[in-house]
Amino acid sequence: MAHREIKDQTYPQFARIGAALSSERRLELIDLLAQAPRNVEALAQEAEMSVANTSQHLQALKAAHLVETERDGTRIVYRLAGEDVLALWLALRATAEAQLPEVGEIVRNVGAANGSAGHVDRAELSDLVRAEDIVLLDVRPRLEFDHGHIPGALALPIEELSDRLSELPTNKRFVVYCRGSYCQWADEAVALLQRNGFDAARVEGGWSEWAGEHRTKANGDSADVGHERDHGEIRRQVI
Amino acid sequence: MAHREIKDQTYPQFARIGAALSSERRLELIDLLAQAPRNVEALAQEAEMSVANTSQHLQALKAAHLVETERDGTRIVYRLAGEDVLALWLALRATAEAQLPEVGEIVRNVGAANGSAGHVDRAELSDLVRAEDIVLLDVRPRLEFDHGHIPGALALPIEELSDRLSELPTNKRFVVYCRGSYCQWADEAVALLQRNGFDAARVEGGWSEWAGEHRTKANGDSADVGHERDHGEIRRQVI
DNA sequence: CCTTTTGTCAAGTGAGCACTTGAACACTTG
DNA sequence: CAAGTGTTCAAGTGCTCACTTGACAAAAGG
Repeated sequence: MAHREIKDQTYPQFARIGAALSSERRLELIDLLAQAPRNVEALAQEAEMSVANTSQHLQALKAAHLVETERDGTRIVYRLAGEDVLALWLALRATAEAQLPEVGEIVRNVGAANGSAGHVDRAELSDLVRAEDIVLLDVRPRLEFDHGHIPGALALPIEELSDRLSELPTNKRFVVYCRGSYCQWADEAVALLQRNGFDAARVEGGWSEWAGEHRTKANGDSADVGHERDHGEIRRQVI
Repeated sequence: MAHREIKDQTYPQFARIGAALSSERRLELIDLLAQAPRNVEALAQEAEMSVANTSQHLQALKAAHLVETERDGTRIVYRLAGEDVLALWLALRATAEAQLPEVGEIVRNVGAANGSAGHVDRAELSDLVRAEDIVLLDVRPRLEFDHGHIPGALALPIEELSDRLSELPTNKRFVVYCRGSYCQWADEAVALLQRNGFDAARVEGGWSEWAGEHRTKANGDSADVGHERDHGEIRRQVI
């Protein structure tokens, strides 16, 4: 097989992936699916677009083999097709952040809006949790927590936080995370906690970054790292 | 800043990067630039497209901040804008290989065409070179070798190989690499060497994969790993 | 079996992209 | 400063893509 022949066969395939990543909307769908699988309607609602349009973008992603489907009764659940896809999405975001001044600026603005309460490095998280030095809070929607979370984290969706402050211990340090670097929920939670006298900080990044770092290197199916479907029922007594 | 507002500002930026990756031609240009910086004409020639078209694609890449330019006398030299870009390209290829059956098949076919002479893992390379157990051959064009190569490698462009077999020692094992997984030069070199009675094997992947693994984590300018501009003059006496 | 829910398809419109051609530009070198 | 490279620009054509609307399909459940 000649060199040009191989190029003519492989590059169009690579471009299929690239084309799938060329739409704002599709990237948002990928980002949502990186948190948890969802059906079309749920995705449409979260991404604020019409169901028909969402469906068509999802099929574009499916044609590029970036997502897979599974039927669940009357609804169809989409999920990322593999760990590679998450890694690719993170690589794209990293490049955008490093190369596009506009993105870097937004990140800095958001970071500054937050009280700059020192971010906790993801690498030290597991040690901190194990030593019970901190309480690790996952403030994402319960659906996403249930699909996967950082080991030792407690589910406390951001909408419930203000109503449940009284349940929290006052002698512990809180470390909060949400979807990822571009998710503000953790910042909001930290701000709320601090306003109420708690010691709180956010994790650097969030679930998608954690999942990207701890992805099962094997190509086979996940070893379910951080995917224990344990407390679908959320522990109300923290500590 | 509201959540939707942040999304409306960041996702279009991410999509800029994605759109830049959506064209077969642009990906080929990125792949070439991953080996070494080049001017427009050289890129046009290697990618087998018109100069004007090449220029326009390069400007699209530049608009997405994936490449940078520098003037060198009368010509303009393009190069990748950062290590991130290489990582992104590798991630895209990895995803294509894992998710698209067509690509996996091509890789397997090419791998089978090669005498399946056990591939050498990149990780053990540096040890092998240091122990002088092997001779590491870089069969890419000299321009690319000069821009960067695996430490300890000798430049022996594929076109010169057949004329210079007599210079090679017969008591050593040869390990060959070229641009990367989708480059066949190393396979061709191994085949030629074996036909002439040499002990030869190819490296798993090639320069782009090596560079991706050994990229300077720092965002600052390169510490020139593997970029010693040492022997622009190629050592003719191997060993 | 017929209704409801959920997702997909088909057609149509407007915008945007890829490639070609020929001209213009920028910088170097004589 | 003129001639000559090497690169970019501008205009034009044909194709592809995004989104909307309204109709259609597939399974669940009374």
